[in-house]
Amino acid sequence: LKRLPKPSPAAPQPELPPNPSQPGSEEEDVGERSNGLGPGQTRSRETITFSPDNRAEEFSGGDESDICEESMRPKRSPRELTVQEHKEGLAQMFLGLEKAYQGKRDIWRGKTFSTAAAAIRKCSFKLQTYQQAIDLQGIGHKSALKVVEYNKTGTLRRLEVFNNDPKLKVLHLLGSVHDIGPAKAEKLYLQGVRSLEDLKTRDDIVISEASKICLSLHEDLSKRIPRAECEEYLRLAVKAVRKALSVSMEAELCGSYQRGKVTTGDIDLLFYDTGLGPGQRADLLLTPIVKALLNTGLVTHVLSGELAGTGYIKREKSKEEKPSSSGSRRSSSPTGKLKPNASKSSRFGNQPIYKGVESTSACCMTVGRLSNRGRERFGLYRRVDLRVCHPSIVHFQR
DNA sequence: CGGCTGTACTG
DNA sequence: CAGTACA
DNA sequence: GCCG
Repeated sequence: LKRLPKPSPAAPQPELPPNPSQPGSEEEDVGERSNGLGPGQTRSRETITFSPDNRAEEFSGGDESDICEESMRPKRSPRELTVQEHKEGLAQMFLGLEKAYQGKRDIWRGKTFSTAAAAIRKCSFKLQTYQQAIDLQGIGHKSALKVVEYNKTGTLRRLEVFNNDPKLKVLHLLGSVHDIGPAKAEKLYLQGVRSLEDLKTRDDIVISEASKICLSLHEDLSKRIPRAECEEYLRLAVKAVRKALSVSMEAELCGSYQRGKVTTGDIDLLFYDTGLGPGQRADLLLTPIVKALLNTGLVTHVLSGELAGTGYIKREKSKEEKPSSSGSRRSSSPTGKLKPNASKSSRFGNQPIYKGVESTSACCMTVGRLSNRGRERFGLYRRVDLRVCHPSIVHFQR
C-alpha cells in the first residue's frame, strides 16, 4: 500500500488523491509522469515538480501564452499544484487503461479512455464527484465511477491488475518500438519474445526493416527531444533544402512542438514551397527533400515512403534490389503515374477540399540527427517526420 | 444498435 | 482488399 | 466504453 508520505500532510486538501503517479506504468510514451514509483520516498522533487511536460499543453485551449511557461512557473512549494496535478493523475490513469486495452486489442474501449483523459485535461476544475465527471463529454457512467474510485483510493484496482500483468508489460515494451503495434507485439509474444534483446538476438523472428532500425536505435529514440533541438534541426533542414531545391522552400515545426510541449517525442517538419502556384502538386517535392536531407546527413534512415530503405540500411543491405518486383512493392512509382487517386480517395468526408489543389500533401517517416560535428549532446538519433504540402494549406496541416 | 480520424504499407 | 500501424 |  502506498501511503501518503508527504512531509506536510497538513496541507489544505486532505482527501485528494494521494499519488499522481501510476505504478508500474513505465511506459515512456508520455515521458513525463512525475515519477514511476511510489510517491513514498522521493518526495521533494518528484512530487512537486511535475513534469515539465504534461501540463504545458493541456489547456491548450486557449492559451498560447503558455507555450514555454514551464520555466517561468515558480517552483512554489508543493502542495498547491493540485488542480493540475489532480487532473493529470486522473488523465494518466485513463491513459493507463487505454494502453492496457490497446494491448488487449480492444481499440474502441481504449479510444474511449483516451477521450476521457483528454476531456479531463481540458476541464478547468477538479473532478470530485460522480456528477461533475459524467457531465463531461466523453465520460459516461463507467468512467465516472472510475473517477470516483480514483479519488477515494488513489488508484484503480483494474489498472493495478493490468500494470502487474507480466504479459502486458512485455507487450508494452515491444510496442515501444516503432512499427510494432498491438497485433505484432502479440504475435512476437506468442513466439516467446520477452525482451528487446530477444528481438535483436533471435534470428527466427521476423520484423520489418523499419522495426529493425528503430530497435537498434531504441535507446536514443526513446528519449525526449528538447525544443531547442527541434529548432536547430529545422534551421539546418531548411538551409539544406533551399540549397538543394529552391530558395522558396520553407518549413515549420508541427506536432507537439507547436502545441507548446517542453519536449517532444519526435521532430515533425512541414515543408512548403512558397513558389508553388495554384494547382501545382506539392507532393512531388517530398522525394527531392528527403534526398537533400539524406545528403547532408540530417536524415540517416528512411522508414517509409518511396525512399524507404535508403540511408544506412541501404548500405548495409542493398542486396534486395527491386528485381522483378513489378511494381507492387513500393507502389508509389517514382516515375510515371502519380497515384491515380488523390481524387479517388475523395472520401474526404468532412474534410475541406481545396479547389485547384490536386494532391495536397505527402509524408514520410525517417530517423535523423543533427550532425555530429558540433555539439555532442545533439548527436542522438531522433524520429523525424517529414511532410510537404501546398503553401495554400499550410495552416490546415499543422 | 452502429460508428468512432485519415493515410500508408504489407501481403 | 483486408489487416496493421501510425500521426 | 461513449454517443446519438
